[in-house]
Order: sequence, then C-alpha cells, then structure tokens
Amino acid sequence: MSRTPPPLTDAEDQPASRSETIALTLRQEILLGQYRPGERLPSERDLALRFQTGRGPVREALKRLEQLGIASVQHGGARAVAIEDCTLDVLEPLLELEPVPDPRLVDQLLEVFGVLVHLAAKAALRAADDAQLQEIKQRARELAREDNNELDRHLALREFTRYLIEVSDHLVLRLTMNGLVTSCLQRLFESVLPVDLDNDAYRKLANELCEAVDDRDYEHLGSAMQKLNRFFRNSVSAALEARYTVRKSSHA
Amino acid sequence: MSRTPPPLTDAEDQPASRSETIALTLRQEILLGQYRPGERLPSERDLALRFQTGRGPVREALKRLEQLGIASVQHGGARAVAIEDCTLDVLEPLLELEPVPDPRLVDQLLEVFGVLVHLAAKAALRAADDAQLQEIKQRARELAREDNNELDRHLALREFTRYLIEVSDHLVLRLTMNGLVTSCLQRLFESVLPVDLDNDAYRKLANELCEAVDDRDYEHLGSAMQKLNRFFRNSVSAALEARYTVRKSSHA
DNA sequence: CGTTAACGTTGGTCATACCACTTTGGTAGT
DNA sequence: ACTACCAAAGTGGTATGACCAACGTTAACG
Repeated sequence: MSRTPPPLTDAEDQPASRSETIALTLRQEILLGQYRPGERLPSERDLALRFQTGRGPVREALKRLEQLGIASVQHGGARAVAIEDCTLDVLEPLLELEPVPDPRLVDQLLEVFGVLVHLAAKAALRAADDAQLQEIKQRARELAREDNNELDRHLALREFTRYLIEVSDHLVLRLTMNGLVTSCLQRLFESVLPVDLDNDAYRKLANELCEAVDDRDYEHLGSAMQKLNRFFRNSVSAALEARYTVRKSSHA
Repeated sequence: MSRTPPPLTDAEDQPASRSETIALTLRQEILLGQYRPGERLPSERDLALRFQTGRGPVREALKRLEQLGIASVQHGGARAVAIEDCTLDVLEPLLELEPVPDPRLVDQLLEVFGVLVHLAAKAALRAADDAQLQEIKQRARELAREDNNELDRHLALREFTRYLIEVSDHLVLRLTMNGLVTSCLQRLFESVLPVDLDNDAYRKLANELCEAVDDRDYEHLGSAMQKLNRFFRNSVSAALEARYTVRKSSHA
C-alpha cells in the first residue's frame, strides 16, 4: 500500500536514502548540542524504532557519523563526541545549522583558506612549466576584467585557485582544500552571494595579483594575496553581519 | 586471579571488527591503485563472499569508505574515486602504505602544518588573556631547555602547538589540525624518530621563538616560526631520504 | 541503425536470530 | 561499611534470507 513516504523536512532532494536521512538527523542533533560530549546516545534498537526502520540503516548511519568523528560507537554503546575533536567534514553541516552561517566561523574559514591559497600560489609558480605559467597568467587577467559581475568574479576566482592547486601538484594541499572548498566555500558563496564588493578596490587588488604573477615575484604575490584575502574577509564579514542582524531583528 | 589481560596491549590488530577489517583492506587496495578511478569494484555480494561474511559488515565498510571520499557507492554499483578527490583522512593510510613514508608527501605535510601553526600562533597571541599568555611563554621556554632529548623536544613541541590552537579558539584551524596532526604527524613522529637534529641550531631557533612570544611581536614570531618549520622540514627530509635509500638498497 | 522493452544485476531495506562484549546491579566475603 | 566478585541485562557485531527499486546490459523491435 502507500508506504507513507518519509517525512523529508526541508533538506535535500528526493534521493535521500534511509540511512542518509538518519545520519543527517543525528548529525544535526549532535551538532545542536542535544547530546553532550561523552553522553550515550540511544541504542541502535531504539533508534531503529524511532526512525521506523531496521537496525541495518541505523548502523550504517552510525558508521558514517563515526567516520566523521562526531560519534564514537563501541561495544558498551555509542557516545557523542565534542565538536572540537571532529574532522573537517563537520564544518559544512556546522555552517548550515542556521540559515545564516555564523560570521565568526566564516571568517575563520576564509582566514585558513587564505593562507592555504597563498601556499598554493607559491607552490604553483614554483612548479609550473611554461605552458602552465601562461595559463596562470591568463586566468589571473580574467580576474581583473572590467565587465565581470559578482557571480563571474567568484567563479573566476574559484577556477583560479582550483587551477593553482592543480598546478602546484601538492597533494596535501589539495586534500585539505577539498575539505574546505568543495564542501564549505561553495555552499557559502551560494548562500551569501551577492556580496557587495567595492569594484574599484577589487580590480586594483586583482591587477596587483596579475603583476606579481607576471613577474613571478613571490614576495609581491604573497602580499597581493594577503590583501585580496583580507579584502574578501572584510566584505563577506560585513555582508554577513548585516544579514545576521536583519534576521535577528525580523525574527524577534 | 588472572584477569585474562592478553588480548590488549597493541593498538589495532586483533580487536578490529569485521567491518573495520574490510574497510581497511579495501582502502588499502584502492590506495594501492588496484582499482583505477571510476572503476567499479566488486558487488557487495561478491565482497561478502570474498570476506566470508554477510552483506551487513560489507555495507558498513563501504559507507565508511564513501565518507572518506575514497569510494562512491550508487545504485548502479560502487566505484573507486581518485585519491586527489578524497578527504584529508586518506593521508594517514597513504603515509602508512609503505614502511617508510614518502618523503615528498611528508614534506608537503610539514609545509602545510607550518603555515597553519603560524596562523595558530598569531591567533593565540591575539586572543590570549594574561594567564594564557604566561602559560604560552612558559611552554615556549620549555622548548629551549638544554636537557631535552629528541623525544622530549617533539613532545614539548606538540604540546606547545596543541596549546596554541586551544588558546587561539579557532575552530576551523583546530578541525583542520585534527585531520593533520592527530592522524598523521603523530604517527609520523613515532615512525621517523629519532631524527638527527642539530641541537645548537634548534635551541637557537627555539630561543628566537621565545623572544618573539615574550615581546608579543607578530612579525618576529612569524619569521621565527618559519625558520623553525624550515629547519624541521630539512631535518626530517634528510632523515627520510637516508632511510629511503637504505631501504631501497637493502631491499634490492 | 537507432529505439525501446525486457531482463539480470546491484544497492537499499527489512526482519530475525545469535554471539561477544560491556555495563550494571546485586551478593558474598572481609 | 566497604570491597571484590559474579551473573543478568543491555548493547553492539554478525549472520541469514528475503524483497524492492534503480541501474546497465542486451535483445527484440520499428
């Protein structure tokens, strides 16, 4: 008969399997502090009962949470883990806990992102052959084009950093970025956009970046990227703060 | 009476559950390139047959691999994923693939680690209250003690960075470090130690770090940490290269 | 030759049972 | 009253077997 389709609240599309739904829900609950660190969470049987399913999906969900570092399941019982001891992968759900992500967290994210991109740029310039160097220069110039709108700029910037990482041939860097960029920044830019950027300031910084790349000047490159990063952090921070307060006032 | 204590004493050999063993084995095989990216890996039923177990444990193992980003399991079948698209968590198994970790990878790891610690130090000095600042200074001085042996030094250094991260109150940084430090560097130091460090050079750098911390001088701190990091990278690199060649020659 | 429909395979789920371990609470010994 | 021990209950781990829905392949069809 009618299987009463699972009550998908507002999360993803349809294709969420049972175990995924369970994992998502539990993750959310733990992240919201519903279970204090070290506290035992319900037994698999109870969870199965609660989610109207068998132990199989519940176990799979728990395995995923364990891999996330968000839960520790042992023979005695599964326990919640403090957020600070988790993996980078919890950042994405953490940012999506509320409709407007925590500005502080976003700023931290961009800060870390900044130093890593800086590293990537240096490594890329060091490792690039002639063709790749040309490509880098080309993409750098794209950043400073005048007819870019906000979306174009972000896409170009993302492509630029992506290419830098690729050229740098730096596996550790790439893996670290995978956990940051693909899972967090992408979402972030999608939800936070459009950010009001000072167009002149931006193009000026982008041009400085171009020069540094053209000259293959590491020092110059470093300072340019730092400025650019600082610029973005400030812009995003301002935008987020604005929305944050707006939301709070309209919510109350 | 004898409490039958034999089973323990070693980290993770025996007490690995079936699903863990499967996950470890498959992870290893994929990392070794036994399945090319995008290639389908055996069906759950085949895997269950191969590991002489049911589909349950196999599914749990696959879920973990999927969470690691190392495999993508869909309705059509599970597929392997390129290493570059995985999570940071694959670094640890990657380093442990061979008895002597890949020097190049280790150097990259230390490089990323360096910039992150630098960030942590700045953030910590910025955020620390008086008591914490004193504690930081105290621990910095521990680094420069004369009677430290190699193990003490590494432990002190790890404690120092750990405390920096804690004080910095920088969640993103901490999470990133969790994926790097706890899983990789710890193992690394255990397996690579002892590293021949130039004692005088080290103490000189440590003292410079102390001064920077005492003065709360960010610029000085930055350069000191960069030097220290460079020093470590060189030392570890040299040690690893030596072992690498030794192993290769004795192996052939 | 391209399209489509049937089929077998695969992952996703369900239900039940049993085993091994941990926790817990009670009991006996001191 | 405290400690040490032990047994029962609860929990995770595994095994089995079945069914469904989605996918890939293939064979039949236009």
